[in-house]
Amino acid sequence: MEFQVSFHLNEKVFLKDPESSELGKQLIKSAIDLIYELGFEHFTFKKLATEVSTTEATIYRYFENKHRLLLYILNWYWSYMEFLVMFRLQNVADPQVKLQIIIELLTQELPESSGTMDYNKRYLNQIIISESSKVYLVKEVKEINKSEVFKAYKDLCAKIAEVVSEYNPDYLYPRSLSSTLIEMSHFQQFFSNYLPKLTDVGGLGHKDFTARFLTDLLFKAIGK
Amino acid sequence: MEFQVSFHLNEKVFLKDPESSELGKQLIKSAIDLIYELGFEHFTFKKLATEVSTTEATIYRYFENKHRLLLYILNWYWSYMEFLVMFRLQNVADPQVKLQIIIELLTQELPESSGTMDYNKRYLNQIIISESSKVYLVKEVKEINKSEVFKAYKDLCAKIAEVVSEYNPDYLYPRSLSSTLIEMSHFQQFFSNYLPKLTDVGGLGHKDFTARFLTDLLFKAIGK
DNA sequence: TCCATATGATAGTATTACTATTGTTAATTG
DNA sequence: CAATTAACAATAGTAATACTATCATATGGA
Repeated sequence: MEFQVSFHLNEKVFLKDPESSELGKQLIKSAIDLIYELGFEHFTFKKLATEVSTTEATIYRYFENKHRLLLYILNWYWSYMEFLVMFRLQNVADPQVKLQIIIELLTQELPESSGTMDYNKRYLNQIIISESSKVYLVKEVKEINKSEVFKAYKDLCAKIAEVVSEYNPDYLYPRSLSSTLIEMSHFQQFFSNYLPKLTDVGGLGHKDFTARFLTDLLFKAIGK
Repeated sequence: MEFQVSFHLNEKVFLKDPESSELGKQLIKSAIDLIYELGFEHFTFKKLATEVSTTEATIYRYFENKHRLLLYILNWYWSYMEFLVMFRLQNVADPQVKLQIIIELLTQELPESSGTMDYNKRYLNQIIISESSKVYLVKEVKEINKSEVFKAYKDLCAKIAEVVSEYNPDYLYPRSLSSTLIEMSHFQQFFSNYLPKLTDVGGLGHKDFTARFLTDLLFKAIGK
């Protein structure tokens, strides 16, 4: 069976919906490749334009600047992740199992292609790990936040927090714990890869290690 | 009693030690002001040069680029924090009390001026919170790490991990827990300030909230 | 056929992130 | 005291970045 999921991403992230045209879709696809390859700092619209054989001017018709493009990609990821959580928790009654599934989703690679969106999931994953903080750790965060472009992140966080509270209604910090899980699912992977002394990764793969660490942390925090 | 602390920061961070001249010291001081004010992305050597009435060329004799300057500031912070931890743990026997002191240090503002280094501590604090991830979340992290410029961070992390292990020798993830504490002491403050829905800050101040959340998390993780 | 919309082509600007050269001054040393 | 060096100022210049603007062309409905 073929099916496809799509989310309507906050329209304030883009000027013109990249989903609305072939070029737009190609833009996102290539952007993911390029950001992965160069890192966000070295990624420019000029390079992206060359990659998809168009001009800077055209890209500026889709996105105000490269920060917005990254925000678009992250919005897509957050929405997709929330969908995956919802999807994978179907018919699971036990909140403990639910939480285990959530940690698995946060630490393992994204499942391949659900429909037309055939972004390179390995690259996307790396971008989430290495670049996601950069969309909010900016001076303009207050301004940007007003346009609700972080809603998808907050929703994901809220969804996880809900399950935390289901597991233990008395736990005082469900949302902070959720954002900690999300952030640390990235950071611990990044650290165990590049700065392993900041972790206890040892001989394990960094995804497995991160999953174990977070599972331990989570269930101890909310009580087993 | 007057005293002053100084650390010898890794020499690979700078080209010419800013501690070695008046201009150099002024550079760091003004850099902290400017990065705070503009955010790291909008901070440039040109602006810094104007601020201290010198030229870009001169600044380039001290630092290879602005990333290195930020790294210098963070090295200073990490070293200072490690010193503070060591200092404040003197004659404290109980590892539980030690950990409480550590969380306090991580979440409260830096104590004012220990000697000549009269950087603006409030600004410095904000920089740590908002900009610190940017020094390692870069494509070049592997290369940069080879010059050991993250040693101060790793040392701080190791020192905290040591106390964690002292408290509970059986805990499996002392270093990951420590890096989680450090990172989350910044992120939860940032979130509770700008994206409060990602937290459970409620009516509390964001420093106090972060301290409470981390205390709860830490002691539950390692067992009370 | 007309009209809107999307894109291409081209140009241009201010700023950024550097590098290079030369000159001045002040401190160090022989 | 002269000579040298180091530190910095002054100036210039370059390639890349982050945009903005204008106009032409193609395409696909109404």
